[in-house]
Amino acid sequence: MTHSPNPSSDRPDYLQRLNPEQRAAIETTDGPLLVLAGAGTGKTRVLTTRFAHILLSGRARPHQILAVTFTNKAAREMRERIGAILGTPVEGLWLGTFHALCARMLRRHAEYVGLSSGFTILDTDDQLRLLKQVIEPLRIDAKRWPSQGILGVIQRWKDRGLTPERVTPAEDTDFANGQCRAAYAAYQARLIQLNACDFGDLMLHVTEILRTRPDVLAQYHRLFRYILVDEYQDTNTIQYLWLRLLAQREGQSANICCVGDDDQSIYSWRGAEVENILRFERDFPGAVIVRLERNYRSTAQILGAASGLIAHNDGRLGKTLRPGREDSSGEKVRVVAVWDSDDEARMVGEEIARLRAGGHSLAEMAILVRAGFQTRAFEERLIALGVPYRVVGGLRFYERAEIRDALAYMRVLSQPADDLAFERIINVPRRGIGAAALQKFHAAARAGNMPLTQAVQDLLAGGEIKGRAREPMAALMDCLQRGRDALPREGHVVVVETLLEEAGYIDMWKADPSPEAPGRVDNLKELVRALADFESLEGFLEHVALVMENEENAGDARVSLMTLHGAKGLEFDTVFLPGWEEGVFPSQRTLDEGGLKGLEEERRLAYVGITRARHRAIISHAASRRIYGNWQSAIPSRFIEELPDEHVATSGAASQARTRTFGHAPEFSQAFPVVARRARMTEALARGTAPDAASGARSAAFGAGERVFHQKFGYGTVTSVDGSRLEIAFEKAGSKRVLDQFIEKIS
DNA sequence: TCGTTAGCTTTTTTT
DNA sequence: AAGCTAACGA
Repeated sequence: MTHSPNPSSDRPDYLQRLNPEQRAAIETTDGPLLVLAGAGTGKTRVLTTRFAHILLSGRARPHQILAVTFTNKAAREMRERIGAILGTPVEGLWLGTFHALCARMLRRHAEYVGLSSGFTILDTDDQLRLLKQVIEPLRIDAKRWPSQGILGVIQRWKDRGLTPERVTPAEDTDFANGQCRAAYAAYQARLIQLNACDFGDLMLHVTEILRTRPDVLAQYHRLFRYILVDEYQDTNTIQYLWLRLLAQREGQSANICCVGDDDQSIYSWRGAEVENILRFERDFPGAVIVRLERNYRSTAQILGAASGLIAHNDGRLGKTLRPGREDSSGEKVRVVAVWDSDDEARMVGEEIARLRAGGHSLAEMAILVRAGFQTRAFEERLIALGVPYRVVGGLRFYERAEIRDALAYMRVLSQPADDLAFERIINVPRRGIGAAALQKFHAAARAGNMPLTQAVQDLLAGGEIKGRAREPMAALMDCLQRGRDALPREGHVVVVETLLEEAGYIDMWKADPSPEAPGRVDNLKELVRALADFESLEGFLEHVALVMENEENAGDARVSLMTLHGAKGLEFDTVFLPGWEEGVFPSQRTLDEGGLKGLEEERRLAYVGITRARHRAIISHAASRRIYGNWQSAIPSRFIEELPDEHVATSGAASQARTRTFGHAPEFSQAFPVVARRARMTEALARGTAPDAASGARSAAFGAGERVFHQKFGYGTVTSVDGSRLEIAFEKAGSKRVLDQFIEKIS
């Protein structure tokens, strides 16, 4: 490949209009390179341009570059942008998430760890069920030591690259009386038996293979000439080990380029080690470090506020974000004090409505919360206002019950030995198989050292399944077998469709009277449709296991509602940052568990939040909040005080709160219209305890099938009437039970 | 075997 | 406050 000639400078097009630091990050192709890229400094652009530059300058061919990201979204974006620079989509890239790349490697070398290449990747649900089964003989008190906790311990070991043999007794003291190692070993053994692995195994197995098989390692050393890593600050130990194995070879300095920002490290709870980025120079001697500090995203006010906040952290590599444009002073970051979460939602809602009326697109607004439960109040408010919104990272398509069931059917179809999947569907729809019967099947399977499906098959043949269960079980086994036989002839789409139909699964939902059922049937149709995008059933299952995304119609403009974690890497014109109260943000739990380190991570999270905003950031804090069902008065987050005054404008009673020391919530709350609130409450109480006669008379007016409107939930249809209580299927809010007095009729 | 109920936890964050 | 599990009864 040659550089395209360019008269204005002797650089090719794609290197134009970069600042000097960016250019250095791209043109320093050989040797270890650490790019410290602050928020909004063109990190993705550097990564993609660098990738393209390596290709276009003839240093490597597409498949000789390993490019690792953390999220599927980042991988997809990178692939698209590289294609755009090159002017043509590129095939055969080793570009993907750590887990996707490892899955690909593991399929090639599965036999080295006792798997075969068709292994199943388990989801969290399966993991937990499997662990529960496996620890039963250990007699661990499930009350004191929940299996989720044990799974957490195992996962953290996996994050650190520890196989069961590598875990020392000294590391297994604090949980479940030192039985976690035993649980871990049993769990791993069972996974191998099932020809399955969990998410952590993808990394663990591949790293183990690279560690113990020099031939395999050498093969990848020959293959990968360049390695690019995104979000390096979020790598955990096992990912670090994996990278180091692939990057370090004898007598050569590694062509590894890691891009990251220590100020945006927010995943330590998942095993990420900020130290990985802090010690890069020691790991890769002769490393060049490039700092990207010119921010082209946010106004100077926003940058000033964010920088001032993050300056409170110690142990940073040190970067200062500078505005990339001179004209970008903008409005100050607003800090708004509100009474409670409803009040907060109302304020945000009004602000959104005002901006929308002023011509701003909803797609450019986001509400970023610390934890999932905070979204509820905003959802309700936005529904009431009729503002379209999308909850990012909420319940995802592939996590819904009907989808998981259908996937389990597919898994059994593709892998009869997938006991976990078989267990899931054996009694769905009802086939008269209860715990007792399942126990029997398990015993038979264990005795014969065979998968459940085989055991059931044998028991059926031997006439040992009797009574009501016999007929439906025989039918199910028959369906599955015929499906497998038909697979080569009819193709996976038809076979799956037929299987779900014949097994009675579709009918189960069609017969379900609940208001969600029709939606579930639609989801199943959508699932079958998605199958057609893949060449094989196995390909589809792999996609689902690794990507787990709902590629829903992202068409129309909506407000985004998501957690701060979910917002990393995104940007919006306007960002709302609610719930900045002590205990909520910073989260009490993180403080309790992580101490000062935890606090600093929370602060980085705040920094991430503010730097998502291009033009406007609106922080709010409530004086009281309901936690675990009861009201507690709240203190403004310490982060609010840490924002530099010159970049902040306060409203509500926040100005007083900021100057006052902590611990004076009562005084603080006096600034609020308490009286008005009392009045509201009294009014509500009065309505709630209104004589039954009144509501009874009203409810008679409602009948099933009637179309109604609710202040909070919007439009819906009555599905059942129980005195004054109505069950209503709302169009946007789903099915709710509501008192009739809050319902309006629609003619 | 299934449905109901009482009591209990939950509210981080995700590949 | 609500949703889930474990235990109990039909």
